[in-house]
Amino acid sequence: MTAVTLKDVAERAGVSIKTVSNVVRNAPRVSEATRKRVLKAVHELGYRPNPSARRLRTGHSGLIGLAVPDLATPYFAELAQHVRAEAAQLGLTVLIEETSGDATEELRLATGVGASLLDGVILSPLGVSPDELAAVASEFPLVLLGERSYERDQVGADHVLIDNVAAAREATAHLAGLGRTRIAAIGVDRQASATSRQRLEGFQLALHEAGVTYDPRLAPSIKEFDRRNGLLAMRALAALPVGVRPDAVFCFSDLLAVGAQRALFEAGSHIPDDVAVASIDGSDEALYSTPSLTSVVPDKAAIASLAVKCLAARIRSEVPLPFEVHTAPHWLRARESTNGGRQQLFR
Amino acid sequence: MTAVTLKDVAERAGVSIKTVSNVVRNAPRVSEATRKRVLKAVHELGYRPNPSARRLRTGHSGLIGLAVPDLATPYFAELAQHVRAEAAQLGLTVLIEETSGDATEELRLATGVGASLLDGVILSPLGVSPDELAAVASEFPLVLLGERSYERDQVGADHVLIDNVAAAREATAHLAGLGRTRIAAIGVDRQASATSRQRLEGFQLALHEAGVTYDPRLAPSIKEFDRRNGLLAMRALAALPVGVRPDAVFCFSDLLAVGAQRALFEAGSHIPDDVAVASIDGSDEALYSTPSLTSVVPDKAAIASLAVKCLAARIRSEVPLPFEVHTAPHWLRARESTNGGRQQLFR
DNA sequence: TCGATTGGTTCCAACGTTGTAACCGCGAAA
DNA sequence: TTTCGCGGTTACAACGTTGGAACCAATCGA
Repeated sequence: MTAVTLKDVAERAGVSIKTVSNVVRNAPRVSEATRKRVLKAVHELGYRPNPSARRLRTGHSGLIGLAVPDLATPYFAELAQHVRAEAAQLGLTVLIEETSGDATEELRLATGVGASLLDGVILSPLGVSPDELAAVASEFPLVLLGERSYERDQVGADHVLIDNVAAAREATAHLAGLGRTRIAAIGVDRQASATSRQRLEGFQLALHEAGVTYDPRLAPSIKEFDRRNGLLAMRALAALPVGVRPDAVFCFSDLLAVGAQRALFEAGSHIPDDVAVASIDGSDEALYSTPSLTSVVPDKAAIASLAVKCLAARIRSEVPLPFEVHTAPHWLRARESTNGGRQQLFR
Repeated sequence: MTAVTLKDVAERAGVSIKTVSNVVRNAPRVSEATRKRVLKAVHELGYRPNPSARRLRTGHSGLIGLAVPDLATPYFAELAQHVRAEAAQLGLTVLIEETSGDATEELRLATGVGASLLDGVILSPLGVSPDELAAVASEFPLVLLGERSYERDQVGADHVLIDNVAAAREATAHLAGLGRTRIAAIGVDRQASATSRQRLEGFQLALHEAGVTYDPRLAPSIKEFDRRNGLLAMRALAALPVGVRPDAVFCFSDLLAVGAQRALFEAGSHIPDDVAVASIDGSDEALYSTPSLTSVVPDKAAIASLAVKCLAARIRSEVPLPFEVHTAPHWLRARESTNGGRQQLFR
């Protein structure tokens, strides 16, 4: 309540307000003697700059936003941690927001809270169209994660992503490599998000390469990328007649896979003997699941690093920078849900 | 960048800046005609109030902070969602911060970012002492979740919590009710956090009531409430000689239990026949785990609701309010990890 | 008719900060 | 001696907003 201001510090140190401001901002042209005196007063009074005033005056607050659809999704929670760590290194504070995948909320964040409180936003869009976001990105620092549904020459914002097609292809190829021929896909979503379509593409590509024909019955539509949808989808797949029923399933996210594993457990099916399971996300939850889940692990640290650095550069820059697309690496981690057995996680 | 200000709207509507301000704030004493004209201009220009300026002038920003130790912990992620939902109903925006359980970071959040950017903070402390927080709470709206290590008459801040002793007691009693006599506890932490001590107390209480003597060898110390610590602790417990080895384990968090389940899976033990497992948190991860995990479910919606309402009241109030302690309900959900069997999660 | 009241609007100052320009010594160059 | 440059400091204005007081009709009661 009783906030300490520059004025209080100035009085105590016996200098002008502006000199104190110069000291706290590490501006040049301050004698060593005054600097010491001022810092002493700052410390004694416990002065902390007021971000609102600073932002109002300079247009910069040192705050960036991270907006993800759902924090309870391990992938996003883990990503958030990496983003925080990366931002801290650049002296930036991250404020995390949750959009629930709602288009209005996503736009509000970018234009509303974002534009006048935050210096920039890293957004993982789900509901909002690229066009709308491009309009925002042209006048506010915005880096998009993942979703990129348009062509390379039409980029309207910075992007950081993994090669979704390749990732899905590797996971599916791994399943096919086990000799499985009836491979299902869980994660085709109703709204046909970019991520979902790209992963389906990689899935189909791998099937084709393995000489397996794509059976639409084995690629049911889901509503959300959560455990429940994975469970229900797998339950439906397991109820298919023998001959159609899958012997492997590629899930478009770890949560879907966890749900699928649960459905198989309930049905008394053995993983991977009856059905092998693979997914994408590489979350800790997948690692500890029983059996541990084969998953494509995106380099979250790299994604976070690229996104934060890209955003910071755009914030710093006076002139409009060309939009960039960064691709982060990923690895397939084959575990018990495809290899079988029981491994000790640590040593 | 080209932010629309009150001035722009005023010019367009042909009124003074202050009148526009009155309209957007829903202040009285504005004729219906002007109000309409102004709102039209607001809409046409896409005006959005500048939170920094507003905060600077009024001291209120409509923003509250939620600071939790670790977002990748399902319990906190789910709690965050409830807090967001509750705050939205009161017209408040929630900014989520992660403290990593670091005392300095926790204090920084409450006094630093908090005091000059946010109207108030809901904090789930882990590393910082109640005394330090009480000092902050006396001059800045602060609601604490969970931790309350001092006596009822010494409360120095608002608190929202569940009855940890009772919750631990119920879970342990449930295990004892299965006829288990060698019941272990995983979650006694090195720093002896309040939560950990209260749950240990409830655990011992239930043992006593069941006529089982407490064996310190079955209550190993851990460093963090994560999956890895649960795995390592359970692995060590399972390696104890026959006769000492536990036939049940109560974990102080779902993540610990997930780790413990993994250890039992690796060791080839059957849950619950060989070892029954129960925990506290009631996260979705526990529900979907195989076998599904018996857990004490705190009413997260109630916790969030109480915390947000309490904080909002303190923010609104001009005069210092007496500190309150709210207790939210909890329920034991017995599932496969103690009851055995295979149940279908939905219908 | 006049003063008082009321509804509606405007003017002014201030929140805490920083950019710009101005100021003031002092030593060096002319 | 004067002038210039420069390190170090200060005064002032402004960012967008809102609280308070002032202002200006118009209506009302006496």
